[in-house]
Amino acid sequence: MWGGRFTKGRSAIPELPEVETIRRELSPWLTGRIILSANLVDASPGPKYANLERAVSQRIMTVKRRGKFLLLPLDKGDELIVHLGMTGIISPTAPKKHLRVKLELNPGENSTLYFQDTRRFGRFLLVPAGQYQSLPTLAAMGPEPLSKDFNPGQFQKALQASATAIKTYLLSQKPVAGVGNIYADEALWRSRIHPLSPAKQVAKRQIPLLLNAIKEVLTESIAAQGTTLNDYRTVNGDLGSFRNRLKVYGHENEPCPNCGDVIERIVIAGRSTHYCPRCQKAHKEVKR
DNA sequence: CGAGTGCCCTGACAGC
DNA sequence: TGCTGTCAGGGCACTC
Repeated sequence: MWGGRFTKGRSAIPELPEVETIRRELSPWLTGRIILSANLVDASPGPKYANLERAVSQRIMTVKRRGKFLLLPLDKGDELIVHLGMTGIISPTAPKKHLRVKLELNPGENSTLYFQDTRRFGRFLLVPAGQYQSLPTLAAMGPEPLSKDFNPGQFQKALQASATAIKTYLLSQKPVAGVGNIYADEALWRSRIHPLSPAKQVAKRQIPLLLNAIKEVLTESIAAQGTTLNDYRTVNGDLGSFRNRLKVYGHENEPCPNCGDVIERIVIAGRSTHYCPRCQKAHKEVKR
């Protein structure tokens, strides 16, 4: 099961569906296991790798997820937090390079956990359970996108709180958890909202459309993710079904699947942003 | 304190 | 072929 699935390069960016898939696989492996040792390898203690020594002799109670964070409550009051960043990989197989953390578990199947992270954007740390002050994005995170807490009333209220560009605001994780760069573009395209529209100026009738688009793209990609991972295990690379479903992301200068106009790429908040200038009119033009 | 900018980090890739 | 430069991006420190 754990063969080489996560060990090849060019893995997809870990977005919420992929983190959820990983969570589901970690759960039967790690739930109930006791951490015998926790060591940094090719990494230095700091905000991204904090307090791991406290993990020793604690039992992993469960494997949870909030947005793109993995949360592993331990039985003596601490919580192990893992964020995969761009390139983080959790595996029972030792990586050849860029190993950052090594956990020894009580004897049993796969008794070593390796955290590999090529680009060092990931995190692997311990905090007192629920104390997320050192992780401000997690502390201020909005509702889970596939939960009932993510509803039109809540979403509209959240959008009213910010004048920043809707794309930027979605990436902040504040109005809703787990929406990354790819899904933000896809959801905005589906709901015909310009990525630079100020959040508080998104038309009221479009708010439930955006909400549904977010739920749809995440649900569809969770469904496609299994396929992607299955393909991934047997074929070279991971250009699986999910990637083929993207309508605008990565399709700069190609025709919009909806209207045929040319998809444009701009940079918002330092992230590449893809949209159809015809389907996704700027707020002013919509209003006029 | 909200909003905006740049940094972290490495590998893939383009261009010469 | 091999070197150099550019790009990618989640989260956060920093600035105003």
